[in-house]
Amino acid sequence: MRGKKLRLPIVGRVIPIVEDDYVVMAVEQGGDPADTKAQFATGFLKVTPAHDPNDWEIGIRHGVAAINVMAPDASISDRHGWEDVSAEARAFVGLSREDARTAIVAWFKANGLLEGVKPYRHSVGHSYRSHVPVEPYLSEQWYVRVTDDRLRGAALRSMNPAQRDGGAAAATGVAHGATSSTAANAAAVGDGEITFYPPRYAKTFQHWHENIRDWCISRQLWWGHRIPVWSAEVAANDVVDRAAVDAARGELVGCNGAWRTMGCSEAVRRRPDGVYERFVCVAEHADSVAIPALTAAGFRQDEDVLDTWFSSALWPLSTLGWPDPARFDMQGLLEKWNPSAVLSTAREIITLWVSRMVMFNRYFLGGRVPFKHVFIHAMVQDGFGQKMSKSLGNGVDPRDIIQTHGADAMRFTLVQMTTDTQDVRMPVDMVDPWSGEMFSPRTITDAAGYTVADPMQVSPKDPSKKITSAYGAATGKATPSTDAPLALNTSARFDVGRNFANKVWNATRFALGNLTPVAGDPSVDPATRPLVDRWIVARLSHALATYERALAGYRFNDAADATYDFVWREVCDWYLEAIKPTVKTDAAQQQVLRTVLDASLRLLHPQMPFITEQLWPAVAATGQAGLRGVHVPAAPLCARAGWPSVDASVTDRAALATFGRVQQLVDEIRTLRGARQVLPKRKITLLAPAVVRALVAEAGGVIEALAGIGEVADLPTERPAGAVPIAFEGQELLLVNFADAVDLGAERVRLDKVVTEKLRLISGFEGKLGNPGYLAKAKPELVAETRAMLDEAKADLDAARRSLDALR
RNA sequence: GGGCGCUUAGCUCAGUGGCAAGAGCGCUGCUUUUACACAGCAGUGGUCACUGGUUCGAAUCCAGUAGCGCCCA
Repeated sequence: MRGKKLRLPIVGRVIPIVEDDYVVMAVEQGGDPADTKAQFATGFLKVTPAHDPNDWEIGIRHGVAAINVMAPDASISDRHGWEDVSAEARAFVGLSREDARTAIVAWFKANGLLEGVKPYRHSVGHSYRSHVPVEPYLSEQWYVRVTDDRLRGAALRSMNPAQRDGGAAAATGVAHGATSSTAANAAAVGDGEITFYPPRYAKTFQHWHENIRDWCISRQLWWGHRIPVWSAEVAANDVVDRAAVDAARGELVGCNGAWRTMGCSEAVRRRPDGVYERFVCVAEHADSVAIPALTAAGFRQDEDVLDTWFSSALWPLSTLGWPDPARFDMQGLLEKWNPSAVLSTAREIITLWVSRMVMFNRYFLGGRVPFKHVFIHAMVQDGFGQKMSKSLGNGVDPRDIIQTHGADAMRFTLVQMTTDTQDVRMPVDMVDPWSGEMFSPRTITDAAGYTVADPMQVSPKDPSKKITSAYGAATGKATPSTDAPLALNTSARFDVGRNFANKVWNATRFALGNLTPVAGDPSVDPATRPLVDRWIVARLSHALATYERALAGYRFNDAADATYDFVWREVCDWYLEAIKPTVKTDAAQQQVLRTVLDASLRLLHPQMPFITEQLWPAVAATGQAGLRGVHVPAAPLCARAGWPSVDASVTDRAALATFGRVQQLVDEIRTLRGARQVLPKRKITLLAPAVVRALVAEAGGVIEALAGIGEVADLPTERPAGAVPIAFEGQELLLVNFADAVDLGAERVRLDKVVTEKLRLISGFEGKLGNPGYLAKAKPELVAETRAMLDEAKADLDAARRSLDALR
């Protein structure tokens, strides 16, 4: 059939048969049996290049004419490109496209040409607003030639070289503002200045620009910036350079006419019908003059508006007064805030908005980039990994979270849960309007396959009471009423932040109760303080460093964890508990506490602005915080308080190591107390060798306070009756007055477990050290560490065995 | 079809070559000890999706497989 033609029914037009890979062959013709299309394919396809994008491509490949048979209202029309209307086809002109399709089938049937109709599932694009199927339609649109090097090239050159082409530095993170200015060829303004966080998103940016196509900016919408192009048909003899225009075969040709002198751009083209058309793009500053003149001359403005991303791309410029800052009284803003430091946005925005801002900013501002860093944040999904949406009722409203958990709780939780490796799930709970309690809703699967809350829920407290879910209300499947009130959505995930806020509040309250209001003495030297004070200062320094490192890499969850761990785990759990016996009478310790508290509020403030600001004046009223080497200058507001700084010299490594031993000993004793359910108020006696007693003494009462020790004494030669042994640093310690009656059987079981565990460890370490490859290739300090751990495990094993023997 | 991720405790997530894999929630036990029960102390809980490879050593690096998600076409 190659090269043959056929007559198209109804229309009567003779059309060519072409061959194209797009056509799916039937299975019997060699089509893929796994392809459902191949199962009913015929190997033939009628194409309409003017009304289908795939057909359009086929038309281009084979030179098939695109004949438009529709009016802009999508009715069948003979006035928009379809000229050879046959008598038979005339009956269809004027019908709606739906009616026309039905009528065509009816015509085929009536003429005995219809072989069959088969059902076929496929997907058709629908308008997101009106929900009608989208009808591809040939029309003229304005484009931006983004493939021009001044746009696409400039965007690619703006990338940090370490992140381009998957640069090796991208994997390890990139220093701020690295511009590789050492390159021999002097880089142009803005080149290499944009860095992505996390670095992998640079690839998205690069890939997009390398494959970018010219950008259609015409949109047939009501809202938006109207395209500032005016046009009118002109007489042939009004076209100055007619030869060039004719040669351009319908393309626009720029020209220097009267409009150009007003500052507008001007172009002419010759339409396929031979008529000349003049286009004038009106410059913003020429509005008042050009537009009345154009109107008077019979020009009409394009009906379309700009793509929303075209308008958005102007954001870094127009918000700062561009193109005429003086006119908007915005002088200097562009110079001060463009480029800005960081743009925070979502993944899909990289191509839609980031790209366009970069191209426009560089184009209009002599190469300047609009921002230096692009931070791509995670997205929050519901508990089933679905996007939160209003229509599914599976979203949470920040205002509801503020009501159920508080603003600081919401903020902190979001910061802490939003990591840079993946999107996060937030199981959505509901608030029972009857009881105020939070509960997990019963779910159903909707028609589209989404997991959603059952429209009608029942109160977890009283199953006779009904509740309308957000999904029910959003879909109209249930209507909130006094009998079935609407439940707010929330999430138990925010409990973390609420509990933390509560902790911060109460810890501060406690500290305030222990601080005697004085002037405050920032000259107190931490080095002169007891172990626990030196330790908490070192930990403050560590928390600050962790926080700063996290922030520099836009890892906000790490920053949140740093404050959470420092404030809760270290300040509250250890420091406040440890100083309870001493702080009231120790002015210098109060100064340490005052400083730790003050610095904690500064750390917390970006994550919990309200509660910290509320606490700030109360803390400030206790006196000037600060220590020698720990700087927290006074400030009237927490929001304006400087970031704390700790001199490196203040970090006492010995204190960190010693306090680590203290914690280990306390943990050992506490574990045993917990296992034997020894009441907190019961004070026990610790019998220990000199080295352990020295540690207890150095800790300055901390071990006694935290482990419930009443007395510490030397190990007697004779083991006291009822003494319970523990192993610590390879030594055997004894706890006396531990319980009224010691269950020897339980102690043996416990010690047997210790022996088993130590044997397991020892075999692991010995296995490592018995491996010649490990000894030869692992770092020497690592090998030494393994040896030390082996020795300690062996000593612990011996101590546990001695204890076991003593119990027999 | 192309690209980028993800799969670790019941749940939500950390952990990019080296101790015995962590946190929060949940669960279990004890404690209402004058900051906090939205708490404290202790405990239980994991063949790090699967298969192979590299390495003295792999949750971590490489290849493949399976499943899930997003972006682009």
